[in-house]
Amino acid sequence: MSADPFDPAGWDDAPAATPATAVPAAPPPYLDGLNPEQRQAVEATDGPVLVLAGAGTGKTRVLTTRIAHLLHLGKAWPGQILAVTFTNKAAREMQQRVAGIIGGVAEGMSWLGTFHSIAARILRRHAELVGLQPNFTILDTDDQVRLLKQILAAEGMDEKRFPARNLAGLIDRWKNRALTPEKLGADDAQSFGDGKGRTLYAAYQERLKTLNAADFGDLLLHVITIFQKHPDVLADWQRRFKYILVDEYQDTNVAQYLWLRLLAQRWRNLCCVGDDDQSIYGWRGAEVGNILKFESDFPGALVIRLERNYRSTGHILAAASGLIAANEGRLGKTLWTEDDMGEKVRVIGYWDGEEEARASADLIEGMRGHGRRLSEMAILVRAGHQTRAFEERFVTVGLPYRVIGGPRFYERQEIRDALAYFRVLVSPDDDLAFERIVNVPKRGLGDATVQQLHLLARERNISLHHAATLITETDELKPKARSSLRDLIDGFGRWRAAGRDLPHPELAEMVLDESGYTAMWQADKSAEAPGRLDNLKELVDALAGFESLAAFLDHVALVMEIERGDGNQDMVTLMTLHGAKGLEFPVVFLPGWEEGLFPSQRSLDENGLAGLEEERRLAYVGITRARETAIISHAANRRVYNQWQSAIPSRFIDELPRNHVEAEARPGLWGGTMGDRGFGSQLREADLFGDRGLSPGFQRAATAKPVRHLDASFERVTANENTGDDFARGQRVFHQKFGYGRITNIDGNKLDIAFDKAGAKKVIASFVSKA
DNA sequence: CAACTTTAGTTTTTT
DNA sequence: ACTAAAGTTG
Repeated sequence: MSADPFDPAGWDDAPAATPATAVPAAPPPYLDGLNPEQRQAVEATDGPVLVLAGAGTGKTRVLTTRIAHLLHLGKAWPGQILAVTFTNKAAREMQQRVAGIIGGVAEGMSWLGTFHSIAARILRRHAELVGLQPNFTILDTDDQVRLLKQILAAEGMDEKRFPARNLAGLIDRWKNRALTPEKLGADDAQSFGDGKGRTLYAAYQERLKTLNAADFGDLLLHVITIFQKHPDVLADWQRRFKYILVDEYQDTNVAQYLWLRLLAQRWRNLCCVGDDDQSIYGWRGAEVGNILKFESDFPGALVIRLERNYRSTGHILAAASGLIAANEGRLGKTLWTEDDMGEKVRVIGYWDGEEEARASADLIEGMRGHGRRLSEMAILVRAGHQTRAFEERFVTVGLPYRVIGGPRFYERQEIRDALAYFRVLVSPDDDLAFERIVNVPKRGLGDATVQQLHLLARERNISLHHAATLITETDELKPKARSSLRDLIDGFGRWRAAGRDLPHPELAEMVLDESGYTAMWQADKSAEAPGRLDNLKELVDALAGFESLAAFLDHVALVMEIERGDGNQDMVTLMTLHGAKGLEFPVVFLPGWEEGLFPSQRSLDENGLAGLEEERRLAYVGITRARETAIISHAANRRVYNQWQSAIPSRFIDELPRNHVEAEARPGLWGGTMGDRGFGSQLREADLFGDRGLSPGFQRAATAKPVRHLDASFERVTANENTGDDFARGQRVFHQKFGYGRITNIDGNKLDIAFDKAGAKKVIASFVSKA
């Protein structure tokens, strides 16, 4: 969160005695309008409570009201309530809503934040207990991988066979499970690089310690270690946090669960809010098990179900509920609403992905014509790349849209470079940052020079920056390298001195200018360069909101986003289903419901039934984002990696309860020939689902047809177009059987092609297409 | 050291 | 098709 980690506020204020209990005269106004279950969840202040909050049942309202209630009753001071979320966005929202209920007092909610930001604050106070200094750096994934690369190289391991990225993922998963190198089971310890898993992990942790750095996983893991080894420290924190609240509990991993359990042990006033049906982050370590076994972990826990939905109409809710019912091992909830049935969920079949995008854009325009605002509509996709077809279509028809997600501000190259400069400025011994910018912009300090620095640094056990200072005083380097290294080191000295009486935004600008970094992008004439310069400007602007560079850097490490103000324009929203969790829109488009895509084949292959169920929960999350209109679609054919693939409709479509769904298909698609595909009248439901009832196979059979049409049509198209005239020697081409190749010779409509895989062949032009 | 070529991978994403 | 990253040249 925005709390300055170096700000001692809240560090040494001993937990206050229980505040005097102010007895409220009348029932507090914030309780009005809560339904009985919500009210119960708010009023059951003491003891463990699990709130199973279905989609749209007022989960955040319960959490925030509960905090307000605790404060109102005088059960605790703001500083004695720990409220954790997963994302900064959720933390911010909660902060605001608490403030909204109780007025400015929420200022004191200093322990409302993400798991990581709160763990980081705790860790800074006890860093020395795990061999770190209080000002340790927080590494992101990028730094992590670069560090691991060095470690793998040092161990003499082949980066090809054992990619650093994989090891990073593995270590991350271990940390998610609260496993330190010593605690790794024999299997895990052996699991990477010829059984070197544990050794590499231990070496990595050693390096982190030397660098005075922690990665994201460490923030929690170190705190757990400290709590386990120092009961006095744990006791202090336990005493402080009289009430603990957890948002999105279904997303907690083992480490987070342990961390919570340790902290909650004393007062046992732990309130977890979550929805097992919305657990969609299993792939990054979330344990649905945490929510499923809450009652046994906290005996006597009160379990409250919030089942009244305030978001969606009846048909939408029923469709979603019917779908999720196919999952096993649920805690089970029955959502209901007093709202109208509304429109049925629409299921539309398209010929291909382009038609899907075109028709969806038409539907959007149509609804816009009927008074819908674009900002009321969202397209939620399974995978990021699916947005492309829609973007292309929206651009051609001039429909304003915004894509949420994608590369984030602080992950951009220029921003990370600039931050590395700041990091070296603030902590000269930050080797990773130093290495990143030592030759950016190019100063003639290549691999060879850096290797020499590494050598000296390791020999003397000093940082790269220090080594660089020393080496410029010798003649070990070539004169050119020496003088530019000298310049860089002097630069940092000068900037550090200047920083003493210059406001830090100006200092930052000075660093970027004098180091030549700004000039580098000004000289770059590629298309992205101007944008990058804008981003740098934005970065410097963002700095102004912070006390110091150090405070800013810490903020950046934990909050990887920047506030942007493009929210007020009327645009359609495009994003992934994962990104949509917690949001709602009057109109939701759910394209790409095809086997292989959704449920994702990969998920099925890697995680079997568990994977399928998580995909189904994702589908459930998707449908329940809709307030009034949900439109599911699937395409018979789609171009994937430049290859046409046919797919049958998703099994999730079969699983939707028939009574709440209205199926449509374009005529020619399911019966006639390609040529008379036209604008679609609706078909009877039976045309899509078949007349034979509920067997899942029928739909497959029905939809297998267009697949055959596809192949025929392509032969026809290619035969008409490719007479050989379009091709040139050297042209990359694609052949249905032989794959990719390059044209070596042309003889009329016969081509000689050197195929990548299949070797040299003579082929008729009509059988290949341009790649 | 920079420019060019080849090759592998290509779900979801926070902190 | 596309991208990013590694390998190969001049």
